[in-house]
Amino acid sequence: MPNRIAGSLASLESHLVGVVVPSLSNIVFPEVLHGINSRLKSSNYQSVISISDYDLEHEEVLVRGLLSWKPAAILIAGFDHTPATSRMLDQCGVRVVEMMDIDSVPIDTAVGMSHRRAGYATGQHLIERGYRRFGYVGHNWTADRRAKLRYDGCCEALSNAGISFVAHAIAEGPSSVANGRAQTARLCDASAVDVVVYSNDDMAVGGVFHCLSTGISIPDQLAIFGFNGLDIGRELPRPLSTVRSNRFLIGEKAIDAILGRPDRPITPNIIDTGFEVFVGATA
Amino acid sequence: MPNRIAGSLASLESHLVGVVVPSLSNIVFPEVLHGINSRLKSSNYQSVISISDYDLEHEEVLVRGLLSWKPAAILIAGFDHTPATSRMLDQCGVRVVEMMDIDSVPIDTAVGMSHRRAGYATGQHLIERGYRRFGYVGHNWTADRRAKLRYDGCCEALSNAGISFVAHAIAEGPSSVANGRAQTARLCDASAVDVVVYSNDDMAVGGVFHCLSTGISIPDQLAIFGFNGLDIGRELPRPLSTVRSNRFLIGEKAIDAILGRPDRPITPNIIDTGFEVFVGATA
DNA sequence: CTGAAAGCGCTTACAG
DNA sequence: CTGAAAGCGCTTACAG
Repeated sequence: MPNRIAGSLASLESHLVGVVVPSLSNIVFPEVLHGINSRLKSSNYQSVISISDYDLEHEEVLVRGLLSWKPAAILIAGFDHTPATSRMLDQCGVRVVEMMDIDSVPIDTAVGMSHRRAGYATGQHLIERGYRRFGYVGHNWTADRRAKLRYDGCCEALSNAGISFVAHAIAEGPSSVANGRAQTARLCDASAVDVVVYSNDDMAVGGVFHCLSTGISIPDQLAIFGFNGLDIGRELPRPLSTVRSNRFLIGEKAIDAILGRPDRPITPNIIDTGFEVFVGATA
Repeated sequence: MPNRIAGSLASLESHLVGVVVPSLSNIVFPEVLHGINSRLKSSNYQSVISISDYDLEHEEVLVRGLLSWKPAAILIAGFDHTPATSRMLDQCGVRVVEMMDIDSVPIDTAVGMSHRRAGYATGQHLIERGYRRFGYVGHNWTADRRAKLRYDGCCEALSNAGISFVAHAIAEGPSSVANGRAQTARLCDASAVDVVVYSNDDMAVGGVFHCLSTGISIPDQLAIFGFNGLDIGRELPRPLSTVRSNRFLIGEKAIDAILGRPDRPITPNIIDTGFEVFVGATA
């Protein structure tokens, strides 16, 4: 059995790809990792996965730790980093892919979708379907900039139609089915809306469960719209109306962008993996 | 910024912990990884996660790859390995923790719960609650030995009460909400049962969705019992009756078993993280 | 084409 | 206590 530590030191190539994601509890990140792994399987590269727990200070420690292994690349979720993390990523010279989001200018390469445009598409789609009294149920944006971008995009679409959200219910913690259910209950108690736009599918499934429990008819009494296109949404009694993001594809494209390309592109490279409105039956 | 590759070669200590899990799609494995990471956070060890995709041949490649980085330990899910994998793990000398399951004799240390006993507890609990006509809805056992162990344990409990499963519906693929829903439909078409024992919560949630769609009343017309105690089950209109396994604890205990202990125990060490019947409202 | 030597960037044990 | 040297196990460039 060879010793790759010695091999890497001698050849100055570690064949390691460092990956930093905020969580594995939100199923979108395991899906991205799955895409990464499927592309890496046939290569002689190996991913080293680190979890930041949505903590940018901890992310800094993780990035420093990964860089000390001289990886071929760092794949990191999002654009939100501490100044020190950004500086390290910028100056280390290794390839850097910022994943999920293409709404900012990347250090090297971004692979993902425009969450702003997805939010806009959501608003536009629901207006076309005749909804006018919009509610929003979300989770804490400080750890999830992309949810904020979608909200902003949706507001823009509503604004173009001369309307705006009439009610909000925002959970303090992260997105979850439990938070979606609780905040839907709060929103329904406080205001009358036709349709609720959720920060993501987990929250929206919570909304569906609230309606099933309390006998609110979907979509006649309340329409529900999510984001992500998770498997669970398709299996609900009525398929969840949502926007599909292509998480597996993001992982694949991130690897394609760096494999066999040791040098950064001259100008930042942006790879759009797109999204798609899934009409479903809840809105 | 130091070079840890050179450092590891010089000190002959990599401070790496290799982790092999079959999947990240089944949320139980991310939860175990979360436990591992939470314990590793304050140490100077770093986990290197590999995904086998339920493919034992690929697992062998992964274990060989991890071992070539001279890790302090290998944490691997389950006891099912190719002979070559088992030989490598046995002879490499590094600490080895087999996770999830304690129903076999480990190479070094096992951390997990007895799935056989959990299955037995399920059968016993449902018999005590008066159920007599049992159905089973499951997924492919070849990649999930632990589901088979639970089934066997449940059969034993039924047998002790003089009964047995009257109907089975087994999906060909892995466990999922979609497969649970489809197999529940098949089973309900074919036979009349009081209660269905599911191979896990994902499958059971599919069963709940089938009942919600077709108007079958839970638990009066059909009782549903899962396994794992996932968050989603607790948020259903009626909380899912299930057995809670402690995935986060498994990850934590796996790290506790190896951190600061470079030598294997003289006799195999078994750490039982236990389980707990959650009565819920679906059975 | 083959084989011995140099060197990767650190840690460690040891001479001063 | 300090600092130069040896050595970790490979790869690579080069002498023969």
